Amino acid sequence: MESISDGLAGLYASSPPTLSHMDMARPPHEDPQYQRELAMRAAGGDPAAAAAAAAAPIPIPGPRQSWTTSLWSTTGSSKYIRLGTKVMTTSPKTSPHHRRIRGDVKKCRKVYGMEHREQWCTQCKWKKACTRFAMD
DNA sequence: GCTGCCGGGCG
DNA sequence: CGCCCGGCAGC
Ligand SMILES: [Zn+2]
Repeated sequence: MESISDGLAGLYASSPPTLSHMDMARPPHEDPQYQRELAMRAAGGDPAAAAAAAAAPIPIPGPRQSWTTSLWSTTGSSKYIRLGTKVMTTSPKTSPHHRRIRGDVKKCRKVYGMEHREQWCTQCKWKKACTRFAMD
């Protein structure tokens, strides 16, 4: 509840002087919410807010961005190049199935609800790894 | 039981 | 390529 606001405010308030992060991870990135945000933003009204809330009772947290800090920048040792034969030490068995530990049990599905499936993130719609609440 | 996700299938 | 479900694992 306030933790988010507080955390965000604190983050912005204590924003370091020089810090730019412009790299992204591998998962796709899209924010269909922008449309929603814009739509609800355009409304700008009390009754409008209520209506918007009715349509989407979720305030929406934000896109994503967690990577604490990758410290694999220094010690830039050269990398090895692998080519030719491939490595297959382990058996050719398929993956042991799911392996992702659950961190936050609050994704588009539970947050929005089955009745608002259209509002879920694309990945969630396809029953894939959520990209909006992603928690890499 | 539900959610969340991978693997797999279809246009 | 986008779209979706079966089925499993974790809670
Ligand atoms: Zn999602």
